[in-house]
Amino acid sequence: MPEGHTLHRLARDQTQHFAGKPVRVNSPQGTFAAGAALVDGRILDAVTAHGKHLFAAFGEHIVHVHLGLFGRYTTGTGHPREPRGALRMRWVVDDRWTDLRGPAACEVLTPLEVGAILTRLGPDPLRPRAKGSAAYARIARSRAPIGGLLMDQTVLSGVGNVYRAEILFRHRLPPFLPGRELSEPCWAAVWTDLVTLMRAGLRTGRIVTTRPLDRDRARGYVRPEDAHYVYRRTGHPCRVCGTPISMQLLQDRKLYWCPTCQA
DNA sequence: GCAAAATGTCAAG
DNA sequence: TTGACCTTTTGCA
Repeated sequence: MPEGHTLHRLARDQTQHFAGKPVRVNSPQGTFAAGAALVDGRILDAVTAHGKHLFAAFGEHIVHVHLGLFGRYTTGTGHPREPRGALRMRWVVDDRWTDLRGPAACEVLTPLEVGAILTRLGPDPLRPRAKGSAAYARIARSRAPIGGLLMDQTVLSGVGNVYRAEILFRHRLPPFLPGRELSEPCWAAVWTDLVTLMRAGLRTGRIVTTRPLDRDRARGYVRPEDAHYVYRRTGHPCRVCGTPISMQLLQDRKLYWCPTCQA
């Protein structure tokens, strides 16, 4: 699940359910046992998301989580179940618990170390005062394909493989177009659309890119197979022109596009 | 029972 | 550019 909207949702929900109280923190798997001991029993101030990074502040001790490709939180109420499998970190407050498995990063950092991560990140469409122009400064100077730049977290943060493919399609952009050949107005439209799409993802918990353009139908149920224009639709007909959707690896990630609409 | 795939990143060469 | 790493689920034998 982990693109930016997922992390912002987690930040919101974890703050709502766990902040302001002492949190029992442990690591049944053991890999995070030392870190867990540092914050166990402390009061959680808040959880914030920047791009795909999650930061849970327990005073000066900040738990940094990056889900990577496989990381997942599961949550519940009542008595937490006996840990099964590789359970990296568990939080318990009152009768609510949340379990973290498979993250790429789960560590305790100082505010200084957090700052170092934040300075590396490009603007995040889901953060209130983020400016798309900061990303364009990089894009306009780059020979790299726009399909790669969109996934580069130092250019902009929070966009992953699904939003990447879908935003390119929605703006009829050829994925291999060098960044420097993208006009500023065109980028401005892409950024605005990303803000809209990702906010919708934050609200609903799902990535649906085929509907928000049609505002009046945005609230209706969308079948999962209709949620995307091109993502994971290799060989299926383009929803706009009928051409089979193409797929190619770009920097080892699958990139999907319509060779006709995005010529 | 095993391989493959999945919305990601980093370090080494 | 390549390989390593995090874990679970799905599909095929």
